[in-house]
Amino acid sequence: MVGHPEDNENLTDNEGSTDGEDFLAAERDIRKRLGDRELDLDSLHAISNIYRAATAVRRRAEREVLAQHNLSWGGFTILWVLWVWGQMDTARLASECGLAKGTLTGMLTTLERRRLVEREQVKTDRRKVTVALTSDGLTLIEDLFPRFNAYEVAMSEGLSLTEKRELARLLRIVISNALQKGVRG
Amino acid sequence: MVGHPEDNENLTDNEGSTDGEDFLAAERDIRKRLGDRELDLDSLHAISNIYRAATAVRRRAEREVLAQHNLSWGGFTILWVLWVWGQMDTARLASECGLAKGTLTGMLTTLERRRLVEREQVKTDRRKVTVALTSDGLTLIEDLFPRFNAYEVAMSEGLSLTEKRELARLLRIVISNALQKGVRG
DNA sequence: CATGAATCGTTCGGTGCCAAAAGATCTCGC
DNA sequence: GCGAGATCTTTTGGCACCGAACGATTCATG
Repeated sequence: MVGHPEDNENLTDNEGSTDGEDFLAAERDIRKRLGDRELDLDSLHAISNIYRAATAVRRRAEREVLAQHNLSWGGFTILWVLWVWGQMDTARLASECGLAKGTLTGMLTTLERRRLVEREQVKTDRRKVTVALTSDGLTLIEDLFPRFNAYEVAMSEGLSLTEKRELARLLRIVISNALQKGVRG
Repeated sequence: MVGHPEDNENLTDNEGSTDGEDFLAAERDIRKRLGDRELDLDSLHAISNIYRAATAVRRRAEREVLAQHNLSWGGFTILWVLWVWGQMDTARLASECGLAKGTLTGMLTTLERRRLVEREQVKTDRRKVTVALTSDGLTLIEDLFPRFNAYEVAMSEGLSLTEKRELARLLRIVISNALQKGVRG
């Protein structure tokens, strides 16, 4: 048995408040509970909040912006990348979207069935396949993206311009660390 | 380096470099490609980098830290929360882990089958179930967490203490926005 | 040319994960 | 007490998503 939940308070009897505020709870007093091991709590909070923010932002976007078009976050990302960058082969598309190749295949099939994207074999190298938006896909993303961006603005509420840029900058450092190859296992 | 917008037909001829650097490519020249719509690119970069960072960090953690114990990120999170906070009912656990309740059920079953956690019906309210670490689970998380924290430190490399705290702070604002209830539909 | 190595997309097996519906239990007015 | 409604968890159905294995194609080398 770990910790003493009853020590400080009855954690379980404020059930109504599990949203919007007590997500901070998990951060409180962690040091107290963990004692003085050699832990870097600042790294912990920085990294774990990334994931927490990402799932919260994603889930809400899927509910409030994407669901009306039957798009998942991943599907939306695919359309967006193709919109901004134009057609590209699947390997690059997967990398741009942050997806495994195998994952992309299935999602492309879904999008293709809905006539939002099109696959085409590359003539000069028949191993490769390029993917492009159809006109339906173009219409959809052009209609949807401004609303998605408005959602991003809403998620950034309370951040100044400087802070948004700082947030993006700090995250880029983390991304770069995570994508770096070949650490010691 | 990737990206001259002009010759984007030939994006495919620099294939080897899809890691570690050209994740920045998607950010460059977006304005040029998108024209002058009323878009807030600072919010876009801030928010989209959150997700990009989260998946990169998660995937690598699962490969390099968690896989040797057959744990997913979600499974690890459950153990960690139970470790830090002690036993709790499933609703609260789901909220702490950022999971849907239904998701938690399945993952708890997996963890329970491996004897890492235990469910127990609450006597005073038989609808509720509390979850606690078993001694095996305790052993595992106590062994694993220091290594996980070392991984978090590695992912924060290049960030000063101040920057880590700033990153966590800015993310908390985003989390709070995303968890807020009842925006206009 | 021929053949082994490299590269590319897809297939496959298995979780993770969600939303909605179902099932179980408690509560409260009457 | 008793039934309607509120609260819990679990079940269900369906994608998303990964890693490894596979088949097809291209390329390098002799």
